[in-house]
Amino acid sequence: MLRRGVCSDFRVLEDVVFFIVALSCHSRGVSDNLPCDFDGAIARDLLEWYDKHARVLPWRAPPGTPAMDPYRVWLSEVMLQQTQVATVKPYFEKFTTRWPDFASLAAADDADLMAAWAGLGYYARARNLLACARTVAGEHDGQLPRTEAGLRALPGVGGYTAAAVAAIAFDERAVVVDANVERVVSRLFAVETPLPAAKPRIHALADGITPDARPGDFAQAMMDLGATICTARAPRCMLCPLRGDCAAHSGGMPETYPRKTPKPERPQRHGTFFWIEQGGEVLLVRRPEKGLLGGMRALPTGPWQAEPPKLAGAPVAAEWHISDTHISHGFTHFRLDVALAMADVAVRPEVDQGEWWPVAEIEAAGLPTVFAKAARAFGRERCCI
DNA sequence: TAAGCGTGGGA
DNA sequence: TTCCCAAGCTT
Repeated sequence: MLRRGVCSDFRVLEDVVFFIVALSCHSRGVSDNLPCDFDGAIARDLLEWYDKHARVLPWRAPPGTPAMDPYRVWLSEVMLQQTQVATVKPYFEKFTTRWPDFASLAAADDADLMAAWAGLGYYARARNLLACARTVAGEHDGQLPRTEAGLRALPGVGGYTAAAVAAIAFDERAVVVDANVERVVSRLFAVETPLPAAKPRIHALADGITPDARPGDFAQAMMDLGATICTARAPRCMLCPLRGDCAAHSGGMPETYPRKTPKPERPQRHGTFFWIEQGGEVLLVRRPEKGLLGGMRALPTGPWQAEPPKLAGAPVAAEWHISDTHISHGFTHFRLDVALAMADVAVRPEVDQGEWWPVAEIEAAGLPTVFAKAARAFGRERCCI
């Protein structure tokens, strides 16, 4: 593999290499996919490694064996969107026990499903999961479409998931590109263009090394490699079956790929959560269907803004007391500092909306993590007043 | 198109 | 503690 020389503009060099390899491939009549993996050596080496080292996962058939039930493949792929394997495992077990197929999931109660998803994050996935199950049950005779295009039309199924399910469940050749594959490919070919601009190039490169045979195993092998060997920090190149083909390894700084454009800082916001308790029950509300934590059960909260809102947005007029204890929680694009407001009332007030929930069973309410965290803090406050 | 959307683990 | 990151999708 070409070693990087003293060059003021890596992207120019990269393009030159790209062009030469393209010409070479074209002249051999191999493929128009660029650059090519001349004899499929990368896929062969990777699958050989996968046959020995594949992770054992509840939603995965062992290498070279018939595919797992498409329902489980699909469910696992949705849960795994932006979520790590260890986090998904207990949720996958819970869901497949309670809802073992499309028919049972399609018949699930919305609130039950949202509560079961609580803590896993990205709650739009849960709403789309239900919509998808009902579409499959109602319009596809309970069977997932077998093609990438058919899958892509389902709610919550984007480019990655459609390709992954087609390849893993139905043995269709599909180019599966997730964050692992992006990292592996960007290192293999020393892609200098930063993400996300490099996505089309990386997809083309991934296409060039994807085999016709065993596409599902190949996709999972790429992801296993990315998760266990070709990690974001401190990659274990000495254990990598592809190090002989890896431009980033040759260059000596594989951990610096993929290049990325810097992310903007996360702003700080402030909010207040309200805990009003009467007769051993606390007032909970349901958040609007769309937007942050959409459709989830929650504690009443005022606005989240740059300055502490204090008691603005209180659910009822009462004698509120703001605790010294604060909760901090990080969301994807902002950080939240939460003040805790409590009211002790003798008579249960009338409220426009919401439900009174037994405090002793608050764990079963299916609260998103930020509210569960606050509920625990309120519990500690109450005990020590 | 770029921003909005959760959470927990690891360094 | 803080930051980065992860089997992305939707609008």
